Amino acid sequence: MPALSKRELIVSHALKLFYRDGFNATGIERIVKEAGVSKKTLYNHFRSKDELVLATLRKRDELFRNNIIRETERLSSSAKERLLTLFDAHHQWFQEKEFFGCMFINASAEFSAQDDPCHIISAEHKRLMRDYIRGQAKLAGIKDPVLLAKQLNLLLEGAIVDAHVSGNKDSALMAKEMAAVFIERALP
Amino acid sequence: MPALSKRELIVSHALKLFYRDGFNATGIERIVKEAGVSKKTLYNHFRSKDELVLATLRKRDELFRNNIIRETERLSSSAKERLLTLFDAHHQWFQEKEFFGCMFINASAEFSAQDDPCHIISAEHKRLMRDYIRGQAKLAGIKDPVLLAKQLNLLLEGAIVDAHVSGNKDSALMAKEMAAVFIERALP
DNA sequence: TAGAAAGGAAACCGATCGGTATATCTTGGA
DNA sequence: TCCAAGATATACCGATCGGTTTCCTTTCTA
Repeated sequence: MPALSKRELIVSHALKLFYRDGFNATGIERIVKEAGVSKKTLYNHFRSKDELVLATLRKRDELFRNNIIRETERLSSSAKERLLTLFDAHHQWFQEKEFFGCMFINASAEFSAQDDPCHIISAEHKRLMRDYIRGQAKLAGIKDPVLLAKQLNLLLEGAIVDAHVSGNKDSALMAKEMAAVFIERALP
Repeated sequence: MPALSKRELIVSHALKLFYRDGFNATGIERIVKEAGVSKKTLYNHFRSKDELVLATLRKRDELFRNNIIRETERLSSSAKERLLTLFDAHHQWFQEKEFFGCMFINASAEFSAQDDPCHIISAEHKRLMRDYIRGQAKLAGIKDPVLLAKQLNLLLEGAIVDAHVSGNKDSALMAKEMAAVFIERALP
């Protein structure tokens, strides 16, 4: 039993390449070369490139949410605090050398149709992020947790885009200050 | 002299296809077929696909900013009002059947490298949008026009992503309410 | 009206695309 | 020890990629 199964090996390399170079620009040949497996092995585990893309996005959702939530909870002790440190966790992410924006925003850019499976997974990821915020908002005693979750989520999206497109690496800090305003207003 | 020069004809069709299907997913063959011109004509006007992509982005920047600013100013009479109706103009845009997010966010997704010419043009577009907001903020007597422009721009980016990725077509209205808070706070 | 420029249709180029087939090799378990 | 499963490398498939070339027609202008 290898430390990483062939399948996981393929997905982890596909993740890096799809994120950095895009989905359509990254060929299967490139992925198998990078992962050090044969084409046949890839097509043993995935029926098509589309399926690999979907598996990659699912993995990214799992990894990203785990990481960002773990980091958020490491940096804060209360639910109210978490609503703010979530922005600090994003700030840390923006400073990474291999930061290329949000992979799901990128996926939605390449698969624009609302009913494309990749687009659907991306929307689902965003929903799960909002759900986490809503949960923390509820714990913090926010009056309208659903509304605040939408608001903070919108601020996070804006910060991500600003950081990636315009290279404004401090966008999360500004978004954090903006978030604080709405959190204060939503406390009883 | 034709109503649309061959060059403009090509760019306008490339605009539609690149926006809807993405840059890497749209082939030259498709563009010339759609535009009803020959490959030779395209390569008479553009040295490469890369150059066509850049010309297309420049055209999009021109058209988009003209449209959104015209619409904003049509709906409002004062500079302060314009800061808010800019969100209404975005709201209208989101309702369009052929809304596929911001073309420059999409371009940055496919051309992730910060020094890619397409990415640079996208950053420039965002800067010009912030510049417009800053100008109106200054006219409206806002205390720190640069800060407010950054804040409203971030809200707009967030609304665009929310509308496209999650299909939340009302995001601009929520962003507008959030913007109002910061505008009020920034007035003397 | 002659001539140059531009455009069109289509063949063609090498490279790469996603995906398949073959034949050989490694490996783990009965 | 032997066999089957799974992995490998490699050749191959038809299609498409970005880009060039050829040849012929249209069109505008001097």
